[in-house]
Amino acid sequence: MKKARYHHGNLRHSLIKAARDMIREGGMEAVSLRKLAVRVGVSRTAAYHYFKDKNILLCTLAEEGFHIWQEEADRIFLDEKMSHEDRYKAYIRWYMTYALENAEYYDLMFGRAIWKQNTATANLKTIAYDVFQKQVEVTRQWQKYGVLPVGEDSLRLAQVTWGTLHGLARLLIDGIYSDDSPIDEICACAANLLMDK
Amino acid sequence: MKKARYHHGNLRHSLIKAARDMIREGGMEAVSLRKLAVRVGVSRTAAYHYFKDKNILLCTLAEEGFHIWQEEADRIFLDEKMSHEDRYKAYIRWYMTYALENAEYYDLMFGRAIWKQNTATANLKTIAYDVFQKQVEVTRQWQKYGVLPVGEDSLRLAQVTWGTLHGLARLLIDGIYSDDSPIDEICACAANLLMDK
DNA sequence: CAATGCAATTTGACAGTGTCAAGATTGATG
DNA sequence: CATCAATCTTGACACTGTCAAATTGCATTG
Repeated sequence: MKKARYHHGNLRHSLIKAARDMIREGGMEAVSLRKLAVRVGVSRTAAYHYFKDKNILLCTLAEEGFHIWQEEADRIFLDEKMSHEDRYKAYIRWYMTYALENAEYYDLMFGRAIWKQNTATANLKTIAYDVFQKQVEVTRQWQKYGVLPVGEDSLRLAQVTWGTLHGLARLLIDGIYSDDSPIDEICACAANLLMDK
Repeated sequence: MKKARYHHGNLRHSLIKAARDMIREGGMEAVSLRKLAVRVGVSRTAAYHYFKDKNILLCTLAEEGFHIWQEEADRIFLDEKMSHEDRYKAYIRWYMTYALENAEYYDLMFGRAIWKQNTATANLKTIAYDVFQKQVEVTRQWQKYGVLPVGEDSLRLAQVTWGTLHGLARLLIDGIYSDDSPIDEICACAANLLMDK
């Protein structure tokens, strides 16, 4: 189907697509610019015209991930058919399953590789910040509607809530919990602890 | 001080020590067998006589980390001078500060690098399992003494508790939270949520 | 229409990395 | 003293990311 022309035509897009697949298959650390080039049918350094770095490529992918993330999360946050309490539970449930089903992507988005050495793109920082900001906002709502305890500062509460979900997701994803851990039970237990009693 | 003899004498020990330093300086991913060799003053492949893999070396170091971890944790678990509630709070506080102060080591011990592809040594698996097992046991105690809610299954409760601490630690270590996050407040908020009310 | 410019792509090269196989050195043992 | 096995080194290979310089080809001028 594809001709081996000199000008690929939509290399940038092809690279992103291939990288996406590569991440899903073998995780972020399995992404190699050279293998990527082979897969797309182009020479080793062709990608450097569209991405200054390997890091920039990864940030672009992560950015993409955050946009999808935000869409899906909003779908729950704004679902008027559910009570606030049910939305909260659904959010927890969604967070865990989404993280597990897109484990490698989750690792890319929330992993240390990008954030640790402060190598994140400005765009990436922005969208990630927005995602968390929304979390804080929704936390405030849940407090208002009696789902979450009112006594706590909203920011702290959002931080700890997120910490819990993030931690559980990581422990499951990274294989530190045994594989057969019952996610439903864990989610339920987490909800019980976090919600106002 | 050190002669450049052919037989180093205690190479294994020197390698571990150097690797330890290297981790503290630049993190796990900065550990390179070749740099390690230079630092110890030995040739590139000398380490292979003591560690079959780079992975085995890392597992050895992680193992070491877990032993220290367990000692320090026990010091709190068994401190009779504190009430059970205070022990719980102290444990949370210790967990976070220890994780932050030994961030790179924490990443090695609890990071995906070792656990994800199931590359952990049998010894490492054992000690890690023991550490978690102790967590479950102590959780049961805390339930018994009214610090943690009795309604929850001890195993689930321990999982979620650990998830929370792990998640917060990771978010802080990986630089996803802003650096100036008030750890004390976060710990307090986490304690409030997790403890029985 | 040819020439020129410019963007897209390739080739070559360098410094890293982990790891295997085969050789060199040495302290200890018979 | 000779031998041996443990210890360490050298050489080599296949990877990685990335820079600089050449090449290719499309499009827009003169």
